[in-house]
Amino acid sequence: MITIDLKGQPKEFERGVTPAEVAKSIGMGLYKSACAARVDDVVCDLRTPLNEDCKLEILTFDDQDGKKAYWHTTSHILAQAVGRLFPGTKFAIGPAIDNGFYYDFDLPASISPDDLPKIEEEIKKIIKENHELTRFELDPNDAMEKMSGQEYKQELIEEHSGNGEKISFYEQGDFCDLCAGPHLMSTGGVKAVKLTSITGAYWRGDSTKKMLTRIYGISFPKARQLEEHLQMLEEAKKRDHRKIGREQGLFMLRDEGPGFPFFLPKGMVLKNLLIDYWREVHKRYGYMEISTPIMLNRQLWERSGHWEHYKDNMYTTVIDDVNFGIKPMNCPGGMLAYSNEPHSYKELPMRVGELGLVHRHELSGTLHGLFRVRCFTQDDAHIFMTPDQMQDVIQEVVRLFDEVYSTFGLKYTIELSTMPEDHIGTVEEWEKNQDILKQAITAMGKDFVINEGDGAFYGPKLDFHIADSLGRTWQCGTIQLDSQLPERFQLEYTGEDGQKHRPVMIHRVVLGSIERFIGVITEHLAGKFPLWLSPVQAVVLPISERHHGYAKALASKLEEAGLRVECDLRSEKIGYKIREAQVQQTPYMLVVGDKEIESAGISVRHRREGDIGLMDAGAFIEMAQKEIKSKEIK
RNA sequence: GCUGGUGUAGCUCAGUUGGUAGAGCAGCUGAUUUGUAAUCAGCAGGUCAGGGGUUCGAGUCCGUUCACCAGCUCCA
Repeated sequence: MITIDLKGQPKEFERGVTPAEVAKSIGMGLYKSACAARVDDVVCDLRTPLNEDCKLEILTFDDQDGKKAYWHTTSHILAQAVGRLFPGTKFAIGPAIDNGFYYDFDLPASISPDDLPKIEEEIKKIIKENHELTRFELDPNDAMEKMSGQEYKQELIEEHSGNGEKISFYEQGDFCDLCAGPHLMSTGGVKAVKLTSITGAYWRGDSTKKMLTRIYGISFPKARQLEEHLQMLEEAKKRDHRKIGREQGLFMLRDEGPGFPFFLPKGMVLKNLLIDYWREVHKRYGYMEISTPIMLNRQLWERSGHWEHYKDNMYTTVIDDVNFGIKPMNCPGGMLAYSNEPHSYKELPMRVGELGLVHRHELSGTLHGLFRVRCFTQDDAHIFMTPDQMQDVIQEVVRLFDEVYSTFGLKYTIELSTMPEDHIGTVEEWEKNQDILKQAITAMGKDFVINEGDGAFYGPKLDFHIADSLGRTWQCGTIQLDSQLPERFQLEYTGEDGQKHRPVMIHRVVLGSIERFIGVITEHLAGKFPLWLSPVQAVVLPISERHHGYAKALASKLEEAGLRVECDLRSEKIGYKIREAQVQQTPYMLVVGDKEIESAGISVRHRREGDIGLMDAGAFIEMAQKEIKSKEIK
C-alpha cells in the first residue's frame, strides 16, 4: 500500500493506482473534467501508475498546467485531422501556448483559411470517435523506425537519442505522435474547438530552414467559454492603439514612409507631457541630459563595432565624399561626449541621459503601428561607473523603472538576454556581466526568464516586457551591461590612487522608445489617458447659443489655471456633444446652461463616472489640479 | 525578408456569372437653440492602392510593384 496526500488529506491506495482512479474513488466527480495530474510537483498523465507515497493534485482546465494538457491534446487532434484530410503531410511540432495551441505541418499542397472549417469538421469527428490516448516508449532506433518518412520527427528523435533515454509516444486511433505529454485520457474530453489562423513558421525557428504551415487554434470544455473568448478578442480590437490613435488624432502612418510615424497636434501634446515627466523623474535620480548628432561619420561606427555588427539595419548617406551613418543607437555619441574631458572617480556613477532620435531599417514585415517603427526616440541613458558600483547602479535603475511603470499601472516580465553568436568581447567577460545582472535582480526578489543568445552584440541585458491588448509582449525597458565600448573608446577616469582606470557602463532605456511606450499605454488604458496626460482635459458644452459667452469665459478661466480645454460651440443637442466627447475619451465634460449661469457654476460629467454634479469653477479647478498632481488613473 | 490574407469616399462596409461606382457615419451649407452617448434637410466627396496584361468592355479575371493585417524571423 502507498499513502497519497490529496490536498493535505492522506489516504491509502494499492501500489500502481492511477490519479484517474484516485479521483474517481474519492468521488471527486472530476473524472470527466480532469485534464492531468500533479504528482509531487511534476505534471503527468492521469493514467500514470503511482508506486510511491506522494502528494497528488488533479488538474482541471482551471489550472494552467491542466489547460496546457487540454490544448496540447487538441493540437494532436488537429494533427490527426490534417493527416486524414491531406495524406502525405509531414508533422513537425504542436505545443500548447499561452492562449491555445498550434501545430506545424509540411503539407503536400498549400492550404488557405477556407480550409479551416473542413479541418474543424474532421476534428469534431475525431472528438466524437473518442479515441483513448495511450502512452508508450521506444528505444531511439525503434522510434526512428516508427517515424519513418517523418523527417522532422526523426530529427527530434536524433536530438534526444544521445542521452540513451527512451522516446515516448502518444497514440490515439489512427494517429501516433512523438510527445512528452501529458495528455487528456481521450479525445472525447475536448469540446469546443476553433481554429483561429493559418500562417507560416520556420522549422525550428530558423529563417534559413524550410517554412512550414502553422495552424493556430484554441479549445474549451464549454461552448460558452469559447464564445466568451472570441468576444474578449473583439473587445481587445477596440483597444488597438492604431485605431485609438486615429480616432483621437494622436498620430498617423503613411505609405510615403512606412515605419516613420507622424505625430499630430494631440499626439504631440501627449508626447511632450511624457517627456516632461521623464525629465522630472530623471532629474530626481541624478541624471544629466545631453543631445548627440543624428549622423556621424563611418569611422566612428567602425570603431564602435556597429559597422561590422549592425550595418544591415543602418541608413547611410554620402556627403562631400564622406560616408555617414545615421545613428541606430545613441551610445557612440555618448562615448565621445564622455571622452571630451578627463573625469574623476568622484563623478561616478555618472548618469547621462539622452532622448535620442534613432533610425533603424527594420524588415518590412515587422512594422506594427507605433510598436515597431523605423524611426523612434529612445529615452536613453549611459551610466559610467567603477566595476564595484555595478550592482548598486543596476538596482537603482530597476527602482526607477518600477516607479515609472507603476505610474501607468503597467506590469512587466523580465528577461535576461545572454551572449549572441555575433558578439564582441570574451566569453569570460560575458559570463561575469551576466552574473552581475542576475545577482542584482535576484537580490531585489524579482523573477526573470533567460532568453538565450539574445543579448546586444556588446553585452548582456535585462529586458522589461509589457503586454499589449492581445497579450503580445513588447520590450520596453532594457538594462545593458557593457565593458566593450569603454575599451574601444579608451574611456578613462582618474582613481583615488591617481592612476587612470577604465570605467564600465550600462546603457538603459525605461520607456524603450517614446513611440512604443505611447502605443503600450494607449492599449493598457484603452485610450482613457489619465488627466495629467490627456491632450484635452475638459470640454465645455454650452446648451444653446445664449450660453456661449458664459462658456467661453469659463474656458478662458480654466486655461488660465493651466488646464487644456476645448469649447464645443456647434448648434448641436447636448446629447450629441456628450457622445462625441465620450467617444474621444475626454476626461471631463462641463455642461453650462441656464441653471449653471444662474448659480454661477458648471455641471461636471466624468467620462467614466458620469454626472458628478454642479460645482463652481474654482472647485473644479482645484479638483482637476489635485488629480493631475497625483497622476491618478481613472 | 519569409508564409498566408487584405486593399472600393476621412471612417465602417455593400457592389450579383466582367456591362461607366453605392450606403451609413464624419465633412460642408441651411434650418433648428436644444439639459447628459447620434435633430432634420440639402450639397460635396472615389484614376476602385500603383504600373501592366486578357477582353468590344475590368472594381470584378491574370500577373507585378507597394502598403496594411496575422504569424515566423528580428527587435526599443
